[in-house]
Amino acid sequence: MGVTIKDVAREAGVSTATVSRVINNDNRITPATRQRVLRVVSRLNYKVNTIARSLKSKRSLTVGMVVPEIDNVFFMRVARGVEDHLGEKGYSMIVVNARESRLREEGAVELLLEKQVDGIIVVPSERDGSHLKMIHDAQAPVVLVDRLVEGFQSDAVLVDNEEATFHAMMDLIDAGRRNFGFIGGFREIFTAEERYRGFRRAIEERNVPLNPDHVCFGDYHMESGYDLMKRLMESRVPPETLMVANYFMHIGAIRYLSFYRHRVPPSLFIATFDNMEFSSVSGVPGLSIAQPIDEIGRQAAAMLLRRIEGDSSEWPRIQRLPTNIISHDTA
Amino acid sequence: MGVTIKDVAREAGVSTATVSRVINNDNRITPATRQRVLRVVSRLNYKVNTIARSLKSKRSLTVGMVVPEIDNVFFMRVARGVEDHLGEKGYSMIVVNARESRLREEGAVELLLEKQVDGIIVVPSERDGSHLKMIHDAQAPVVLVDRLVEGFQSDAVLVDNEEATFHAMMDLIDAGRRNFGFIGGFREIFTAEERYRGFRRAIEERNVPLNPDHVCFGDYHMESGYDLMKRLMESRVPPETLMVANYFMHIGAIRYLSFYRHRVPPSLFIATFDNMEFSSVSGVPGLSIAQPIDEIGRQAAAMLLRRIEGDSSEWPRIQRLPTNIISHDTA
DNA sequence: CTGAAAGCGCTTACAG
DNA sequence: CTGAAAGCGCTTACAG
Repeated sequence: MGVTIKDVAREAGVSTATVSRVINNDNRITPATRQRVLRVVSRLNYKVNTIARSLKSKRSLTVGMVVPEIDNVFFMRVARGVEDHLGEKGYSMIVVNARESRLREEGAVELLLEKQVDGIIVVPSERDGSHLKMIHDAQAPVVLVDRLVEGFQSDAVLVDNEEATFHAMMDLIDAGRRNFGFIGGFREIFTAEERYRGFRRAIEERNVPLNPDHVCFGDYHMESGYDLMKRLMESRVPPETLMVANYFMHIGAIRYLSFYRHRVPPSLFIATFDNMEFSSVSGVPGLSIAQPIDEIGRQAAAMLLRRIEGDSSEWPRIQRLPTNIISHDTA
Repeated sequence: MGVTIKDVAREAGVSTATVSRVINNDNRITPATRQRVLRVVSRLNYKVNTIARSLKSKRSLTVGMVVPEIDNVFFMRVARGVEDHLGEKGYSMIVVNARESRLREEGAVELLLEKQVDGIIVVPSERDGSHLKMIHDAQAPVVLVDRLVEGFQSDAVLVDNEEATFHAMMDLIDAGRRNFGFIGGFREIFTAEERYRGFRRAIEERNVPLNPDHVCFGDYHMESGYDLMKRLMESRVPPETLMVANYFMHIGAIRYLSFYRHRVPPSLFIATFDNMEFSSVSGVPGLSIAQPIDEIGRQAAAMLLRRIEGDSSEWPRIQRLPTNIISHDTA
């Protein structure tokens, strides 16, 4: 590459210390010298080497983020929120894809630690989080997002999945809806379990009948949403009020509907967790329990930066953000 | 943080040079010393500081990627391809969001350069790319993805949008389809222009009549796909064979269909660029011109690493990957 | 096969 | 206000 602080110093006839001070906006520098140095900086097109800077300052101004899937809109929306906030504060972000494996998640964290990131945001891939302890060992701040984890204490930002689902269900029940069905995620997934509990609790609270065959679990991906929707819709008495536990299973369900609309009971109503592009295109009435996705990311970033800056109050702090209900009518 | 190569050296009774050689798998080290060092490494839980390593070795083993939107599935699929390949080769990736602005793209590149990335992959936000020259100035390899740019020469990986669209159109025309419509992207967007040209060329080649009101342009986002679809479907004689120029506009179009299915001519057929989750749920017959999205990412990464490793043959190399046609029937 | 030593490009007490 | 100098944690010729 090339031009270093030394070159600038020589050209400007000052010491490297002075150049360093100028580029770091140290205020006890004569306007005159500052001008001179800056001119040379731009003439030589000098760019600071942040690697060298980090080695000295022990701060990389970089934050790591580990996600279970990198091409998942939900996680990337969170990442956008994170990046927005970090960008405002002069930090940047390394994203690593754990590909839904605890082992790769561990490798990702190790990599980030070796890269000397100042802190780590992780959306855990699996329920167990004991491997995350190495982040604490490295004394690096960490914030969990979307999911909590067993065997590992940490700050976290997420929503109250159980309460949100519970309240949506109560409203539906109290509005007179019956014949419920549930398309959930594997209960090993933290949010899937919470959402299922909310569903269940409302059913029990109001003592509403529930056909056990109408409760089924998939893997949070589109295909299983399709398959389970198919199974439910093709059962002898299909459910009429469906709670679908996440966005991707919901789009799988919509996909089924788009092919087999004639099989669908006219009274069908679909409630779903998450509200994104496709949440409203099912063509059947429904509602979405919307998470403040961007805000989750921003809050996680904000909390992490506070920890990085040394704030250690109220640890661990679990922040539950509010959801809200969006209803989808059809034309 | 803590334990450095010095601590390991002291504990193991060797020099730091030896420790360095062990952790870098230098082969001229006695198995005995190697063992001893390794034991101390794991006992002290030593982790290499890659910042220090990079400063010395002048290689960060990190690649930067600049995308126009970070929560865009298409770009993130490309990113997944990139990351997959990089991961295999021991590299990691910093993703920066240019938020569709040339200015922020420039800032992103500058940031990456300051972070001493070994190379940069950019999906350009805008048509002009003169600001990218600073990558060449910094002697860093760069690969463009998905779009070419004016005023900047570079390796690139993309598909032949014009040819792909042209051939799909020719097939449709030759299969007897008529009454065409086109929902395109702003022609300032590289791919939008190419796709429009392919459409146009087929129409002219076969001398097929085309109602100019049936050709319209939006911004590649869902909302404009919805709006344009609405406009077309509500025109006096709606088109019956539609070419939609990208995925997001297509989902906007599908959205319109899901609300106003009764307005849709029964003979409607929709061809679209890209094939992702939702490309097949329109409920009307159609086809997708599928780009090998992951492969685009992998190839871009591979080309970049080759350049990083010093291969400078056939520069600039524009690699056009093949597309293929997927047809969507309805049930 | 191993070590002493220089140096990567910065920052920052410490002096003055 | 500015500079000389040490040092961040590594790697790597150069010796031996």
